[in-house]
Amino acid sequence: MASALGNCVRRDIHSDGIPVLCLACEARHKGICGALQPEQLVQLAKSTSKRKVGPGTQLVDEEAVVERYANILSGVVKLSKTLPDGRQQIVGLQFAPDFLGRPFENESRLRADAATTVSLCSFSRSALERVMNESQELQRRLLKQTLKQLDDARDWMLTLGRKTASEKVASFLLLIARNIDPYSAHDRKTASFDLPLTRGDIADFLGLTLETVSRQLTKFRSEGVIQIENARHVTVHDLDRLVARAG
Amino acid sequence: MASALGNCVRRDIHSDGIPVLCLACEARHKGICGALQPEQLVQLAKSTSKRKVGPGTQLVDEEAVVERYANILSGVVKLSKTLPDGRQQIVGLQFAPDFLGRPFENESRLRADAATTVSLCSFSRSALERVMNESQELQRRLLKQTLKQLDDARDWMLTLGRKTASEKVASFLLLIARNIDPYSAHDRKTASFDLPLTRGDIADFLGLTLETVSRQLTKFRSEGVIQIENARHVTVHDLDRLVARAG
DNA sequence: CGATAGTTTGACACAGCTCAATAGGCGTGG
DNA sequence: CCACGCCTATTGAGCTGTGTCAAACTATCG
Repeated sequence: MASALGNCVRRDIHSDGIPVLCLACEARHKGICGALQPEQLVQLAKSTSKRKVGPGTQLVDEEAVVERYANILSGVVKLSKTLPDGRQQIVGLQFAPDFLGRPFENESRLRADAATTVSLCSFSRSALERVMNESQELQRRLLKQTLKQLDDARDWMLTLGRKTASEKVASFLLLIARNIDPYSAHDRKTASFDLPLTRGDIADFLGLTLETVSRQLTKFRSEGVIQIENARHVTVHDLDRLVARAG
Repeated sequence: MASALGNCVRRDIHSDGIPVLCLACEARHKGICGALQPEQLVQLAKSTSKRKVGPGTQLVDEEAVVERYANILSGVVKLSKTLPDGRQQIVGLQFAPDFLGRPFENESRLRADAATTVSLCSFSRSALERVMNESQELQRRLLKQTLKQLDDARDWMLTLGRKTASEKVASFLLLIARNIDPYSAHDRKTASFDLPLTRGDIADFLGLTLETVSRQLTKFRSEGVIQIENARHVTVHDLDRLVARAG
C-alpha cells in the first residue's frame, strides 16, 4: 500500500519544494527528517520507498548486511537478540516516528520484526550518509535519539535485573500505555490500548516465561488493576496503581 | 594529584599548540578529544582539570544536576540505578578513555561511582557544548560512542534476561578480560586481571545475589576454568572455555 | 465446523534467594 | 609481633518464585 516511488517528486508544489511523499509524514515533524532542509528531503526522497507489512514480518535479520534504513510511520517494531540455543530476548520496542538502523555499521547485530502491522519509509544507507555529512542538525537528532534509546535500555536493565515478575509485567503495561494510548497523555489516570505483543513476546521482553506473564496478567485482572478483553485489549483504570506496582 | 589548572596552557610548545595538559593524554588518541583541532583543545582546556579519586568515590548522584563532563583516563567507573526500596542495578561499566556525561540533559538519571582508583579529566558542560557546535567530527565521535554503548547495553539485556547464573558470571569475566587485561589482546587464549568490582557489585551488575556470584566463581575455580588469588585476582587459562560457558 | 494459533490454568521441580555461621585479608594499636 | 576489629568472601541449609510440562480453553478463519 502507498508504494510510492522515490522519483515521484514534484518540485513545483506549494510547500517550498518538499517532496509529496513527505508532506503528510509524521517523521518530518517529530522524526529525523525534521532536521532536513527541503533540498535535502528531495535528495533523500530519491531513494525512498514506503511499504506496509503485516505482523510477524521479519524486517532485518540478525547479522545480516543492511543496505536500507527506515523511519517507522506507524506500528510497533521489536528488536531482539538470540542465543545459539534459541533463547530469545527482546531488547527494544520502536514506535513511530523512530528511526530504524545502525549508522557506522553495515552489519546488524539485532533482528527486527514487525510486532503489529507496520508502515515504513525506507531509504538507502548511502543516501542517508550523504545527507548526514551535510547536515549537522541531522547528526544532532540522531545523537539525541540514540541517547534516548540508551536511557530506555538502561531503564529496562533495571527492570530485567532487579524486578519481580509482577513488577516486570506492570512496567511493561506502563511502557505500552505511555507509547500507544493516545488518551493517557491527556487524562493521566486511565489508559486503554491493544497489546502489540503476544504473551510469548512479552515474556521475551521481560525475561520471563509466557506462563508467568499470563499468570501475572490474570492476577492484575482479578485484583481490578486492569481489565482484559479478547486477551489483547487492556484497560487500566488507575495508572498510579500500576506505577506503584512497577516498583 | 596532577591537579593541573585549565589556564596552564602554553601555545609556544612544539606540538602545534596542543595544551600541555593534553599532550600525553590517551583521550586525545582514542577518546573524543581526538576529534578536536588544536585550537579547540585549547578552548576546552581552559575549563579543564584533572583529578584522581579512590575506589568508592561517588562521582555523580542519581537525579543530580550535572555541570561538568569528563573523560576517564584510567580506572573503572560503574553506572547504576536504584529502585525506591534500595534494590540496585549496575547498568554499565566505563573504562578509559570513555566519555562520561549525558549531552542534552542537565539532570543525570544515573549514578556514577569509582569502582577502582580513577583518574578523570573534567571540563564544563558549556565548554563542551560550545566546542560541539563547531565540530562536526566531535558530534560524530559522540554518536559513535553512544551507539557502541547502546550495543553493549543491549548485549547485556540478553545476559540479564535470558542467561543462567553460571552463564552470567562467565559473561562478566569475559567482559572484564576483554576490557582490562592488556595481554589477552595479543595472546587470545589466556587472560589475567584484578576484578575491579566486589562480589556485591558483580551481583548488582548481573542481577544476582552476592552469594550466587561467589558460588559460581568457586565452581569455575574447582572446575579449573579459572584461578583465583586473594579473592580479587583472576587468571583465565582458556578463554574459549569461558566463551563456551557464557552461552 | 474443524484447524490453527494463542492463552489460561494446574501440578510439580529446581535455580537462585534468604538467613546464618565461618573464614580470610588487612590495617591499627598495643 | 601478635591481637583485635572490620570488611569482604565463602559455605551451608532450607525456602520460594519462577520455570517446566501438560492439558484444557478461546478466538479466528478458511
